[in-house]
Amino acid sequence: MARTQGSHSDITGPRVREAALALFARHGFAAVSMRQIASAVGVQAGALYNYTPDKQTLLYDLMRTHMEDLLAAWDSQTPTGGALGALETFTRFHIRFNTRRADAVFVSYMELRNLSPENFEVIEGLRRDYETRLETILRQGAREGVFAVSEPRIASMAVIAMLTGVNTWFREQGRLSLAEVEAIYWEMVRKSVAA
Amino acid sequence: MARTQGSHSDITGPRVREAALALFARHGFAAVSMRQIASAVGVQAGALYNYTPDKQTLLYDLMRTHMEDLLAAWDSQTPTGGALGALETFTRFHIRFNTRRADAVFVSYMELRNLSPENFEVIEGLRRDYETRLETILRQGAREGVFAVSEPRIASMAVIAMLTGVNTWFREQGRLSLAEVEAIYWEMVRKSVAA
DNA sequence: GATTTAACTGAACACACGTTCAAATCAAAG
DNA sequence: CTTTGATTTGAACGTGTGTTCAGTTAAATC
Repeated sequence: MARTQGSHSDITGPRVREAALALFARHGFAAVSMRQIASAVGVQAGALYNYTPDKQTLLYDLMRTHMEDLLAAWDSQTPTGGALGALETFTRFHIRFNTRRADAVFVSYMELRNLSPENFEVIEGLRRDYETRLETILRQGAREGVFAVSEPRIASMAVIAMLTGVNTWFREQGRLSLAEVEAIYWEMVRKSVAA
Repeated sequence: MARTQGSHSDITGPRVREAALALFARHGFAAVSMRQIASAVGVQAGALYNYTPDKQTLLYDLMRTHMEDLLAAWDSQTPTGGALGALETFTRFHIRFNTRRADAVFVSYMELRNLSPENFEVIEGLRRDYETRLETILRQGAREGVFAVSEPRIASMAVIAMLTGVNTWFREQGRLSLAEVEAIYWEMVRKSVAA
């Protein structure tokens, strides 16, 4: 069992996923060839098949990892201040997490149609899980009387769509800092569901 | 000059665009072949080149037509009731227009990266024009004191992102009617920018 | 009914695709 | 220093790609 430690696969594996994510985000899954990914990593196309059974699974793994990271990151948050505090925590968390992983967010949203039906179901389930986290906050706030939302499920999708929209224009070096963007969106979110 | 009236191109031309739009929306521009489009229309691939110089221009024309239709449709609206009335008109208009043209909206958003730089600039300019329509309403409302928006440009993108998000879940035969959806979103939009 | 010509076919072009696999490579273990 | 086997190469497989174009078809005009 030679080369179990420090073997190239420890390096090449992550690099394949990084290169694939960047290329899929820029050009789209269907427009990127295995040879392009291999070239970005610095290997021949055949070598990629040590790291993924096929192109479709490579995409699926990237999307699943992203969604699981998102859920795990949110679940490690510890909001305080009741439903209102939880909503603020969620708003700021979502903007911060998603702007830092723009490629993964983009791919996970745009390439759903390139997944097999079974893989699609898994990713869609994870997305629903995330939406439910926000829905739960809105539902609780509505019960407590601090929010006025007649349709918590739809409100949660509306808020998430608004927040994810930041990714289409936000640039690290832009006029507004991330903190300022968070503040602007938090004000809009807060008011949009206010009682 | 025979066959100038009732010629097949009057029929085939629109059908090519319809088929391309539906296929691009479902599978993505890069994943759809000219032969697939031709097959959906009922002709051979070569015949498509009577209607478009190439595949890329076909996409561009679909996107440009959609954006121009959107702008023209909005510009034909006659909102009343000041900035608040205009915002309600915009909200309801955007939801109604976009849910009726889900394929075109989807393609116009997802396939921007498949446009040549020059074509991209045109489409992006039209999108900015549309955003400016809403921004103008928000700016006016802020000046009049009926809205509280510190960043009208960003607020307009936030609102549009939220409203366009309806397309990801709304189904004609679903639990909620379009009128109900409009009402839910109008309440959220109104409150989100309320003074 | 002959003429005109828009519309379309069908084959071909050169190239790129995802994937496979025997052979070569080379770092670590003995 | 030899052995081992994980890793990668490089060529090949069959299939599909966007696009071109000489030739065929058929509808409208005279």
